[in-house]
Amino acid sequence: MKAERSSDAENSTSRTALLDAAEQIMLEEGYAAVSSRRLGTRAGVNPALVYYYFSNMDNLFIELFQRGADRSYERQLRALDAAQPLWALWDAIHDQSHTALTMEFVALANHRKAIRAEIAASSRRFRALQLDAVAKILAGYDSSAVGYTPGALVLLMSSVSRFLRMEETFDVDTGHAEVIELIEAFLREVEGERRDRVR
Amino acid sequence: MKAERSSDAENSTSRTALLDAAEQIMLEEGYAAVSSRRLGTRAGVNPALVYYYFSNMDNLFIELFQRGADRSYERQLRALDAAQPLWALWDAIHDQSHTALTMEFVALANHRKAIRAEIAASSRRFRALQLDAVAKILAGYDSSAVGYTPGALVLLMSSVSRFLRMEETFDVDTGHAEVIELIEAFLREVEGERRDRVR
DNA sequence: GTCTATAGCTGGATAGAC
DNA sequence: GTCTATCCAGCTATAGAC
Repeated sequence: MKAERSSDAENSTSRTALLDAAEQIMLEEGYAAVSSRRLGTRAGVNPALVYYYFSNMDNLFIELFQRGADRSYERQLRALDAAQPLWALWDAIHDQSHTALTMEFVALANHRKAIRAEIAASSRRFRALQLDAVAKILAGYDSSAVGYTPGALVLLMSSVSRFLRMEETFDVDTGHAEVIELIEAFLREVEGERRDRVR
Repeated sequence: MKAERSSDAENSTSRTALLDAAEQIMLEEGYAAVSSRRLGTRAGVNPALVYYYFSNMDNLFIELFQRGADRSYERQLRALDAAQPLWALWDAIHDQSHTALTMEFVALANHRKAIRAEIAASSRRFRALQLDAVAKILAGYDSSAVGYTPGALVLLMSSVSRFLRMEETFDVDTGHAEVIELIEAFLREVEGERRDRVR
């Protein structure tokens, strides 16, 4: 019996090599530099294979995005299961806001409908998971200490992480420590000092 | 005697038309769609003029970025001069986080050194202005009411604005009202109810 | 699954006429 | 300042051999 979803075609070496190459090129030179020829060269594979595996470039981008999103989703699920779930969620969000790649996808989405739809769907999925979990977590803590609504807290963590990471890209970090302290002071208040760091 | 900086060449109609066209195309189809030929068509001008006025595409992008940055800077200066400077700054930051264009530039900067340097310099300039101003403003208010450091407040406003605007692009807005309320509650605390709205 | 070959297009950039 | 013409490079996508 075959595994339901991971068919041979979906796990082939060339296919994975192409996705990996796409990720690298996007990071190094931006989405516009991702072409079938460059993918082929970087992956050590014939450029025509791009069309064999993905039909067109848009599909390749979408699969690459989903691959990353799935990994992040798993990571967040694990985080929310930790002993200090808010600390773990904060770490997960902050670690995953490696914005170079994210910004490329956002820019791509700006003018490719199919990709925009993927990112939108993925964002909602993440937000739903986070809101649901954080609401339950906060409900379990001393309500007098909790100053934020779940939605506010989740968006605060996401916004700040994303923005700081983006600025770091430009070697700008004035005030960064201060906002981080703001958030972490709150986390200490409700969950105490950070103990373990889940990966 | 000529005007020191705005020479004829810098204010010509064709030149401006090309910059306007670039902005439009970037918004509609992303930076990768900005080519000399498309610019020419959109601006109703010969494509070769791009090279006459800007030497190359990178320069055109940089000038376009600076044009926008200068406008934003002026706007922030005006804001900080308002009767309720924090409210005005918040409005200015939030209005200007029209991220489609910003995200394109960030993505562009990801792999073009000259553009990256421009954005970095511009970010530092903005941050310096904001920090300086907000520090003075907060110092003037009742210190017991002020819960944030200048750096934290400025980064909070910037991060949240940018992130929410980006999500709006994808029609995602869960929790948005809650974070906005969080920030505006603080503003009300220190500056009272928002009165005028400076443009 | 992997490759070659190629059609058809679009791009950056320059030379030089007007 | 504006335009034509042009070189050369790179791209997506497909057809078809192996």
